[in-house]
Amino acid sequence: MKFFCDFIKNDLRTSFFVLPYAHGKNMKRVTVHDVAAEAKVSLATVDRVLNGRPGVKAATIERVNTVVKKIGFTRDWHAANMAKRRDYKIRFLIPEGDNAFMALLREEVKAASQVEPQRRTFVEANAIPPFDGEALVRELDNIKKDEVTGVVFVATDAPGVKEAIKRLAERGVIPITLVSDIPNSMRAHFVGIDHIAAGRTAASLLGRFIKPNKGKVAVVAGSMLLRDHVDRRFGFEQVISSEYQGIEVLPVCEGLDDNKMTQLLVEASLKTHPDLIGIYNVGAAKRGLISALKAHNKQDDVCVVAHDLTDDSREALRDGTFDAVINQDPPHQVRSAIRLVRAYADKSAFEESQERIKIDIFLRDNLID
Amino acid sequence: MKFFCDFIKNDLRTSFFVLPYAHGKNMKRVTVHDVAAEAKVSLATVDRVLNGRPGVKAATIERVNTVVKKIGFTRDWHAANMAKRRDYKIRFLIPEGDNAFMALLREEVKAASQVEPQRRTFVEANAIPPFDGEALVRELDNIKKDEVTGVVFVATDAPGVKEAIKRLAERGVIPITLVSDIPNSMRAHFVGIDHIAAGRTAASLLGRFIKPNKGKVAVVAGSMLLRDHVDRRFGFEQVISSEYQGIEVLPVCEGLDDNKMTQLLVEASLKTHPDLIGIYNVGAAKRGLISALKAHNKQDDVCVVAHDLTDDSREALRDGTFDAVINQDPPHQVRSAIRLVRAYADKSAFEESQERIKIDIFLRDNLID
DNA sequence: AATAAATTGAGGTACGTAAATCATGTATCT
DNA sequence: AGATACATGATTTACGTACCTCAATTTATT
Repeated sequence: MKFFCDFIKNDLRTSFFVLPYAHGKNMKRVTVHDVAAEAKVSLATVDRVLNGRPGVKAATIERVNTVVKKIGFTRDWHAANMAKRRDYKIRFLIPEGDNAFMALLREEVKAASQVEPQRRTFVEANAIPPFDGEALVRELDNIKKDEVTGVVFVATDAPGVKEAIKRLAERGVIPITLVSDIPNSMRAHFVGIDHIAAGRTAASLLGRFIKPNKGKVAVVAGSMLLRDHVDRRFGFEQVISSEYQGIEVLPVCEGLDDNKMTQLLVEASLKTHPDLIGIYNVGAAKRGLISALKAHNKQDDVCVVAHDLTDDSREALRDGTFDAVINQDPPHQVRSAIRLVRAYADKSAFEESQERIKIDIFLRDNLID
Repeated sequence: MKFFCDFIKNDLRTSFFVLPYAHGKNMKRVTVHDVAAEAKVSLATVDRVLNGRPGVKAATIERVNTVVKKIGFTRDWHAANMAKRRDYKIRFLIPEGDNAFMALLREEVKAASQVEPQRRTFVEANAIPPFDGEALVRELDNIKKDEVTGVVFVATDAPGVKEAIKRLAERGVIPITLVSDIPNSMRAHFVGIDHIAAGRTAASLLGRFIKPNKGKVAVVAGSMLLRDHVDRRFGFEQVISSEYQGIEVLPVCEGLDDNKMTQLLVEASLKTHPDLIGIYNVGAAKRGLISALKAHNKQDDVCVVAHDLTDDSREALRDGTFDAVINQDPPHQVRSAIRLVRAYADKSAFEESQERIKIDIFLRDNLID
């Protein structure tokens, strides 16, 4: 016994250890033909079993399924879709305007629309007016099932939207919310981060980065009508109030995604509170914020945590104006949404871990370009 | 003029604005047939042009290519591979042993081996002895072109490895390094993070998290024979010495990925330096580190930044023993390596941004499970 | 003009799966 | 025994592309 084990071990060390799931040297596609042959049934029967068509004895179904598992058959996803003449039509609805983050999303959708046809997927985008629930409802109601497989949209949490989503889902179109969600709606999936957790993360960073442990922190947001901004602020407040009692959070400045307005608000805040030691930038209008800080030469004294990696925030991280940026990877979100529409359309499984959007933290040191 | 503009604007607002790259309602696959018809040539000629076969006039090539661009033809990647009878065989070489991070990689490769056949890709894994350059060289030399399209391996930087990679590449197999790279070698691509930047990131976090700005910091590594550990320490040292002069970095403790040994080393360090305020855990053996900290009840006093999100480090983040964990997403790395082998095999382009592995920072607040 | 060479077209087969038709087999019920 | 339902097999077409052969046409060369 001992000898035997030693022999094996030795052999493993000198040659190599093949993990149990290795295919070995005869890697070859396992097809329906192989299944048919192994199960001693015809192709037609295999097809009936695989596609849940009637007219097969329970015992035969069982046998085919066993063989499928045994020889490791996986349906060739693409060949199947080709035969089915199936393709996927995906419509993105992205707010227009000069919000830099939304611009990144638009760019990604555009890139996807050029690559995805290779996977029998057609991606198009419509711009919708921002902060406009009615427009969104109109858009959603406009969509017909045979034109679109799934709709991916940045949800504005306005009255009527939830109902429009319901109508959409009932028409057989797959609704997927992007970046900001409508909980308890009929959307099939939400692609985005947990904004409360993001706010908590911001608070932890700011709380630990700030040196004296005592002082005032300003919160600069786009609009408290946006659910994600509200959520972020909520998470932020949670952590600050429970763990950093020395820090006083000032009332929110709402800059409405406008750089000029934001700049004025921040400058006013800097004047009123010379002891300001931190800023949490919940939403867009980073340029206004940066201008205000630089105008008062406060880049180094005030610790800033912001959201979304854009050209401006990247630059601000590099030159030390921002201390940390929390990001939600736009390319990843777009790709994830597309994969999810396909998965929901096929009622097939998807890789949970791949579709969970991470709350990315960027410092000057781990920046990517 | 003014009227015209106003009219347009108004229309956009009431209905919706279709971005220029939208496909509209007639989303349909553009095939070689469409190209042939539009260019008024036969399918055979289109095929000759697309696949660079000889026997076509320059003018005709030009015409076909123009039409391809005009009507936006994209080759159906999968149908093409099917017709070509092409498939991809990918071998991963992952160090064996109980390093938790490597275990995660192995798991991901296993998962991939089950899903990838759908994309005509066969993934297998061999375990190789860790820290063993000779074994790696043997493995690499063992690989034949017709058995394997590409090899993805965690590179040990030992003598002879660079040459083995060269031989491999010359045999027509695509070498891809994973997690730790061999720069200036013939590997087609490196999938992993910039470890120097990761070290810098760790230093920035530790430097800003530490309260008094003054004190000793220990560096706990696996082995200074591992290039990635050396790089991380280098980056760490860089930032600490230039920006946090109050912090004294103690000589590296090499725990050789062994929990017991690491625990003893850390305990010794805690005894020798009661004023220890921080630990940078460059490599594995997190369990040993955690045990040592808890044994001396130093979880809360010592600020710890570690690498790699595993069950242990996740738990340590949750209970406050660790303050930050720097991660390199294993599932993403495995998927990226697979996509890259395919891209290099086809000499086709890939999405840079998707293949760049990020240096992920996790705090208690942005943990994912 | 005659010949050779280059270019283009027409058509077929293959890849792996879906979906349909039609034929054959087998058990069940009257 | 005959009718009926069910189970299965055999065969075909289609999807979009690659690649092959053979014929037909155009162009260049002598």
